[in-house]
Amino acid sequence: MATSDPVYLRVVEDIRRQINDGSLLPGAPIPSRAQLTRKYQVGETAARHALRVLAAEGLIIGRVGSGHYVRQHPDPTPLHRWRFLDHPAPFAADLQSQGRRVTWDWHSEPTEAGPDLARRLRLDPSTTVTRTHYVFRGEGKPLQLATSYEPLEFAPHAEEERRSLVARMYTHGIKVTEIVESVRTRVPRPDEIDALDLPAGVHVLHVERTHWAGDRPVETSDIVIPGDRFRVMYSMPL
Amino acid sequence: MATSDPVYLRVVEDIRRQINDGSLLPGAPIPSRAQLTRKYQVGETAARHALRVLAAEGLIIGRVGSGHYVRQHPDPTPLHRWRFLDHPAPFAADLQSQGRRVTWDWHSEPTEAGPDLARRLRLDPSTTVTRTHYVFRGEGKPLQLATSYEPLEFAPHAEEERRSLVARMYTHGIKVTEIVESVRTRVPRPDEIDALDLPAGVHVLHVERTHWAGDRPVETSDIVIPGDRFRVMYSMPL
DNA sequence: CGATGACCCTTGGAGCCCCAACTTTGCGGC
DNA sequence: GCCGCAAAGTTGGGGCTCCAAGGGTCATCG
Repeated sequence: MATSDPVYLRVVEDIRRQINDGSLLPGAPIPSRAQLTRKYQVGETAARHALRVLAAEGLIIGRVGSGHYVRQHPDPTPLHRWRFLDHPAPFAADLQSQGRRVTWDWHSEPTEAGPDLARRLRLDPSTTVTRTHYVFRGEGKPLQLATSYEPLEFAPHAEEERRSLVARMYTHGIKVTEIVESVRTRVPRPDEIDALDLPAGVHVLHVERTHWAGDRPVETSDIVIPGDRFRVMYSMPL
Repeated sequence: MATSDPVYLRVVEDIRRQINDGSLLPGAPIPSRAQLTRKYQVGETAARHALRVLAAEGLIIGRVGSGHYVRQHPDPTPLHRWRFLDHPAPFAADLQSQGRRVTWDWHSEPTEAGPDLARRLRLDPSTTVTRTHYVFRGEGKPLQLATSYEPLEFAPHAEEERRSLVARMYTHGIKVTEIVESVRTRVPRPDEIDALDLPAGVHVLHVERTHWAGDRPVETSDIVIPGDRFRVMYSMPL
C-alpha cells in the first residue's frame, strides 16, 4: 500500500494476490528474475528476494534451469501450513533448551508393508520394510509416539549412532527434497492408549509425515500426540 | 558434512547444533555478520543468508541495531512450529485455487472482555471489545469456526470492505510484528457442535491466535476446526 | 526421420558494496 | 556521580556482478 515499505514486498504482494484470486493457477509460471526487474522496475536483489519469500511461504516452487511455478498442494483441504524441524531430535532439543530433560525409547524390526504402507512408500505390498518405534518422554509422561517406516536398504544399523533421517539418507547419496505432512485428530487405538497412558475420552493428533527425495518417498511415519497433554506454541516473526 | 554443499549451510548447521545441544541458551547473542565472515571464513552474503535461514526457522531473532539472539519460546512444550498465512482470506483462497467454492458468514457485536480475554489482550476486565464470528463453509459443510476479539477502536466498520486484519491495522498506523499461536485438541462445546454440525464423539482442534504489534496485543481469536473433517497438508520445500 | 549437440535462459550460491535506522558504549563535561 | 552526546557497531533493504548446474529449443548431421 504505502510507497514507503520495502519494494520487494510490492512484488511479493502483487504475485500473492494473483495466486490468491486465481489469476495465476497452480502450475502457472512466475516471471523470471530478469522479467520481474523489468516489470516492477526493481533491482535484481529485490526480485530475487521476492521469489525467495514466496517460495518459503510454499506458494511457488523454483526449478533450476526452468523457472518458478505456482505450487499445487497435494490435498484438497490445506488449512494451514506448518513445519517440523528434524526427526526426531529437535523436539527433544526444544525441551532441552528450556532445561527439561527428554528421553526416548526406540527399537527397530523388519515388517511387511501392507497395502496402505505400500501406497505411501510406492512399493509393492508384501515388500519388507523396517519399522521403528519411538516413544518420547518428558519427566516420566509419554509426550509423543512415532512409528517410522523405511525401505530395508536405508534402515539404520543397530550399531550406528543415532543420526537424523536426513543425514542418514545423505550417506546413501540421497538428498531429501521435501517433507509432506498430513494431520488429523482421531480416537486413539488401544495400543496407543496403553503406550501414551491416555485417560479415557482423550483424542490424539495424528501426523502422517513422508520424506521425499525427488519423486520417490524414502521414509514415512505416523506421529501420535495426546490431545490433552500437548500445547503447540509458535511465534511467527513477520 | 560434505565440503561440497553450500557454505551458508555450514554456518546454519553449526549454529543450529549449538542451540540444540544447549551451548547457546535462549537469549544468548549470535555473532554478527562481520564476526561470522571472519569466524567461518565466508563472504558477507553467506553469513547474512545463514542468519536469515535461522531466523525464518524461528530459532533466532534479529534486533536492528543490536544483534541476533537465540529465541525463547513462550511455552514449555513447543512441539512443532507452524504458520498460517493471513486472516481469514487465505484459507478460502487455498480452496478457491483448486476450483472449490468457499463461503463465509460473519457478524460483529460489542461485548465485554471477561478475565480471560482481558489477560489475552492485556486490557482491564469489563472493557468493551468487538467480537466477530466467522463460519467458513466449503460446499455446505462448515469447515472452520473462528471468533475474533479486538479492542473497540480497531473494529472494522460495518460499511468497510472486508480486509485482512494486518491491512486494517496498517491504516491505524499499527504494524503487526508477530503472531503467536497455541494449539490443543479438546471436546467441543455444545454451541460448537451446533455451529459445525459435529457428529457425536468428534473432538476439535482449538487454535488460540494473537496478533502482536510490538509488546501490545491487537487481536486475539479462537479458531475451532472439526477433528474428523479437516486434513492439514503441508509440503515443506527444503 | 531421429538423434545429438550447441546455445540461450533460468535458478541458486556467493561475493562485495552502499546506506538508513537503530542500539550500545564510552567519553567528556557539568 | 550523573547526563548527554558522539562514535562505533549492527540489522535490514537494496544494488550489482560472476558463475555452475540444469532445462528447453532448435538446427544440423548422420
